[in-house]
Amino acid sequence: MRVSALLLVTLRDDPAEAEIPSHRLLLRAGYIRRVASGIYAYLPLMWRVLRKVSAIVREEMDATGALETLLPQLQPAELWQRSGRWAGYTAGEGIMFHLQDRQERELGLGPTHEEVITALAADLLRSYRQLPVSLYQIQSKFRDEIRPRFGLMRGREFIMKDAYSFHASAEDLAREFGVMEKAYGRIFRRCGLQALAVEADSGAIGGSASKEFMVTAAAGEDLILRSADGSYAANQERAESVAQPALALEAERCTLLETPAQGTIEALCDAHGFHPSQIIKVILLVARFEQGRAQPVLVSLRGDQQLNEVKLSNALQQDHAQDWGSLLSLQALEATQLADASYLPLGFIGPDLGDAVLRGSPQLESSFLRLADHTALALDCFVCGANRADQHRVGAQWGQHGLAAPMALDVRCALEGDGLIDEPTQTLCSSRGIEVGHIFQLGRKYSEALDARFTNEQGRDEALWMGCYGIGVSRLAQAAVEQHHDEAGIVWPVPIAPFEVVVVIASTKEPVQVELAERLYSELKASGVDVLLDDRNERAGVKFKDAELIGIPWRLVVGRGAAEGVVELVERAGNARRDGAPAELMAALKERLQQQRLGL
RNA sequence: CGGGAUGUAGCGCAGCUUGGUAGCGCACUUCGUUCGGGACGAAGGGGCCGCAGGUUCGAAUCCUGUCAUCCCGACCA
Repeated sequence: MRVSALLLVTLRDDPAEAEIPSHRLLLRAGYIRRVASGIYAYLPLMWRVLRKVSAIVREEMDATGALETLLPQLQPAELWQRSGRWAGYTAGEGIMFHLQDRQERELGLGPTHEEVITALAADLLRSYRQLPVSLYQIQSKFRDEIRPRFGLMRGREFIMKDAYSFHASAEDLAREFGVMEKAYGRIFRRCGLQALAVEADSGAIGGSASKEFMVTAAAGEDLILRSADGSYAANQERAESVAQPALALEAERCTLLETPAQGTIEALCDAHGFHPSQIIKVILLVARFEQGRAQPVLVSLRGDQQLNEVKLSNALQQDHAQDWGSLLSLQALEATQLADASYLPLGFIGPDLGDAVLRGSPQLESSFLRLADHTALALDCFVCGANRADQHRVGAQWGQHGLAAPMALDVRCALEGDGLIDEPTQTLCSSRGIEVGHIFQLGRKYSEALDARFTNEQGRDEALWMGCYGIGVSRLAQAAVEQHHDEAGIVWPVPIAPFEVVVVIASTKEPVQVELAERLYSELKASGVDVLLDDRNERAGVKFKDAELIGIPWRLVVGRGAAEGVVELVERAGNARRDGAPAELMAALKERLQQQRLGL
């Protein structure tokens, strides 16, 4: 390909809309253009990258025995109603784009394909003899993200590889999960990414075991906690840990303390010399369930800990979905939701806040669901709000003075410095990550809902065991930029670079240079190298800057030395350069490329 | 949805406080010089100043509304 014919439009200034390096660089280097919020056009260079990533994904998926398919993006609401996800995905904070056709039939634009694939499986799979089977596809997905951001990182339309497997037993599903985990490791390694497999929350997809693959990068949206020896790594949403011990509170008996305007843990500690771990803070939320119940929730936490809403949501879903339908949302209780907000002394609330504050608020249930984190319940003696403005209690104890001990759960965020559960002497450290893949053992959630059954060896009918496995292809490509760039621009890993080599003609006015460059370009092309020829009538500096910005791994410069048969070879990563005879450099280049294509 | 900010040429920005009919850099076109690290000079093209109302003799500028985009939280590949 000749640069003169590439429609290469690079920008000298950073577009104002881009915050993180990868987003800025992809815009500046002419890889993507924003069409609407969270919706991007993949320009020719980007499409080459995406096709290379897809090719690697295909090879590895095919190697596991998975079959490629292409499922519809327009999906009938009926399928989603059968799995029970239609309401959650379309109402309120739901993320599914949905519409009506001319017959007023409801349709959704696929954010994922569990329903469609399970319905197909119910149709196609009859006998254990057909199992196991896995299907995958690579296509655009649609999610009406609450907040699209960072370019391709969180788009509303994005390219995803999703795979679904069907098994006759939980054991075989677990086996496939292991196969996929290994395949994912190879995919990310081959793409030149440093990725880490971590234990994860299963979220809206559901299911039991799940692992996320994180590309470590400062701009990552997730926090990962891991032990130094690598034996444990988990997303903070999921991570469990042993909290650092609380400082013992010395108090003979429970007394009232005047705390004027000290409504925060910090103010309380500053004014009275407490340690945050000696205080119990109370968080009020409202959990909304499918059947319309708006349940006030009161959570007690140790003052130095943070509420983990994912863990709390999961606990609520698990304990109450049976009675009240699935949990739709969990939000802070706003004073404005109460009939009389003056009863709510925010900042001075204790675990025994009376249900009376809810009185006269017909849209809410009349009593709190009271929960506490283990670390809060483990305190023998603590400071907490007195349920009256500007007053706290010191030396309070569970079970005394009406402080009934609520149900204890793990609803706190694991923190850097906490102990490892299995070996508390080891501490956890944290880093940020971009989630590029997620694999789930779904179990029978969808097969039961959609009645996807098969006949087992004993001749009995049973629901299929399912797994699902996703890779954010477009996100992965941007994550690669996030991990591989410098001041001058992108530094693509060879296996996913849009082109492997750019031959730069320093001056197109010099016939000797043009001739030699054309010869080298043809030779590289003939030997199967993805090569660009920068034949533009531009100054050499412009071509060098552009080559660096768009991140081509190798640059072969045909310039001043051309007449004497000398060219220059520069590697983008590290900027090492050497002069030499074309034949010698070409041989070295081809050899090195062979290795780099394999990710070596 | 809550909090914060911004909409002026393809991109980056100034002008707005104190109203008088739009400017700078990059990019683009033509000519000349230059030619291995985003050249220089000359000449040019391109803007319902996000949109709608209002105030005013007069609005990019003041007021009201609205839409869009970005950032911080809830969502996730």
